[in-house]
Amino acid sequence: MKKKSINDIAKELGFSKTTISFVLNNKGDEKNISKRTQEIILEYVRKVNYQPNQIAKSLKNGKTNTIGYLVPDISNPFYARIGRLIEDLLWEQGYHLIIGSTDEKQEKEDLLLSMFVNRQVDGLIIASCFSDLHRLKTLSAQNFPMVFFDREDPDFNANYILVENQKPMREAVQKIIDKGATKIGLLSITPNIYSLKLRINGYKDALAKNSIKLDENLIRIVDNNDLQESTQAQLNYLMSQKVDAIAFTNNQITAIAIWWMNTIHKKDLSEIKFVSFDNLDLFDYSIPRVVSVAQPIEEIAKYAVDILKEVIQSNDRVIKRIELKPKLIER
Amino acid sequence: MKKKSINDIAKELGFSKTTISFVLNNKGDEKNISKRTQEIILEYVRKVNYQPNQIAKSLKNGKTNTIGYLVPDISNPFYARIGRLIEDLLWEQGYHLIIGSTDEKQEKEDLLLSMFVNRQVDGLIIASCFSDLHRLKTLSAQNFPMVFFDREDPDFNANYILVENQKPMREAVQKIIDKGATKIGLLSITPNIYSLKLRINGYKDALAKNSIKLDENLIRIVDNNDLQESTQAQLNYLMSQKVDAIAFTNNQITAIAIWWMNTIHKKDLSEIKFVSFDNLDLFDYSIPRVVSVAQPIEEIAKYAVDILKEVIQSNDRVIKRIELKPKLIER
DNA sequence: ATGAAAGCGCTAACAC
DNA sequence: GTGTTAGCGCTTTCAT
Repeated sequence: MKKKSINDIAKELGFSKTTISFVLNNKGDEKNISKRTQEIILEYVRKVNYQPNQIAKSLKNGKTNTIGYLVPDISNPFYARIGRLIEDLLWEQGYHLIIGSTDEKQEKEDLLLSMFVNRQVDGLIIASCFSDLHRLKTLSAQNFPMVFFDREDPDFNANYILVENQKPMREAVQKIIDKGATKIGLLSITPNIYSLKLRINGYKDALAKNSIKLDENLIRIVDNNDLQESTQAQLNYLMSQKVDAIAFTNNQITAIAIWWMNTIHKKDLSEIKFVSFDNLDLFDYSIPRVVSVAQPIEEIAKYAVDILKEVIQSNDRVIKRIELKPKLIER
Repeated sequence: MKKKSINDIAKELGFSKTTISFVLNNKGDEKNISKRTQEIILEYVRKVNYQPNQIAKSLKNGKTNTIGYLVPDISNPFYARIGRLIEDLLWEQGYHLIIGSTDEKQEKEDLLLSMFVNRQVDGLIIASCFSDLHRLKTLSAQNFPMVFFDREDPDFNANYILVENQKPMREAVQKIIDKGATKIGLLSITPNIYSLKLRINGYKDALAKNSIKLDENLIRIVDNNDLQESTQAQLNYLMSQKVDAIAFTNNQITAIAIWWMNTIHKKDLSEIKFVSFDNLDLFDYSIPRVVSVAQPIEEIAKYAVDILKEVIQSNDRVIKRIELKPKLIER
């Protein structure tokens, strides 16, 4: 049984496609379709449960009502939760979300980006690794609606929803210095992204402010391609160096670290202090204690959607840069 | 600057659309387009960075290369991780994922379902709350490609990727009985879903097998609309009843429970034992100790995609029911 | 108050 | 080897 089209309905009812279309799009009155005709059509449509083909609509209207959500990993709780919030906000406006995980990989981001564009998404919300700045700049120049969040490239002027990085990280590290930490390691995923560099700078700032000499050996970078193993290896190194605190640049590696401390290492749990950029619920009770920098995910989602909508609706170029304040959670 | 269409290219190059289309779809040789022409076209296309409009293609071909992923909540780690695995598997086959979270709400599932169908998704992977069995049966009768996972409705014959529920839950509860638990509560989200009922039955089976009298008062149902608050209230009740163990029917409420025990209740942490259907990494070290039933998410994702592909490709009706074995994790 | 027809961008059967 | 053309399902201008 093939799906009914507007053409079939027109034939079966003896009206023209035009009339059917007007009625279906609530333009019946505006277009002076008689009450009676409207009733007949609506009644019939309900009876046969006719569903218009959105693809045909999209082709005609040049609008798909679909937004692309492009992030490093949709299963990372940070991106998953923001994604969920965005999904809900967009849903209210009749939009759907199509997702793509880039794994921080250049080629994958590039491919996903062009696929989304080919699929005529109406806009993009993206935590980019800025691998192909050229393509992004081209899209941006063509006024393609995009909102970037979580990450920034200073060489690229675009709509950004960001969170302050350097100062909050400095303040968080300061907290554990206040509590007595003196030998503080840092663990980060590959800081190819500007925001991560800023977080690392925040760590350095805190040390400098307290006249703690920076030991480059205590700054460890994990391999994004093998996050689990690599994080554990680096932790092992830091612990062997007898650090009394470790700062992490995102929640994913903090979570691995907590797991590792409790299940593999099983020592120093109460002696060592953690600092994590990004919060997780489990930090409320996990040991080692974690001072964390919590990003305001509701606000991030809200602004991302608001600004994207603004960009989609406006004809002239909109460029906004929003910098939100994260919340320092002491524990 | 409007986007170039195949028509523009044809005009600019002096060939017909057909020729361009053939070459672009790698049918140049097959259709006897001369090498020279092919080169000219490919070269030009590269130069102007022409991108075919997938919407137009979809309309023509009746294929969108999009799969809908419909789950209660994409930010729930269980669904997020399976979603990610599915995304990767589908990506290899040139498919994209469009997501929808139903929040276990009837109307939302219905709406999302029809939106996805209207958008001509090529198939659906869905953890349904089976709110509108009629619509599902209609779709199924029309041979619309769908694979159901995580949940089952015994009245609905469809493709299912499931995990055994009753026996694993019984075995998990048995573990804590073996460790001395005698007064065991149960906390569940609203068991409108058959699989949840089975999990609860598993709990009952374990009690029966050990001649522990079932106390219906110790079976508590949380309100899905207010998971956080409601879970905490029910926990409070169970603790006041001096249970020495609690079984949970999914990981979400177990996670809330661990959080609540550690941050609000702050007592009985080492005395009480937890059982959780679904695993979480943090169970490896969290207190109270958790015996968990870990679902094989890689397998679930793999089967879901494989079977969906099979259904899409085959013309005749395919109905498969796969029941996977979860893993009991003792701690 | 309603309908005819063009066109969105693409594919493919058929013609030359 | 390459081009003409119809058509996927819908919207909308212009006629009547």
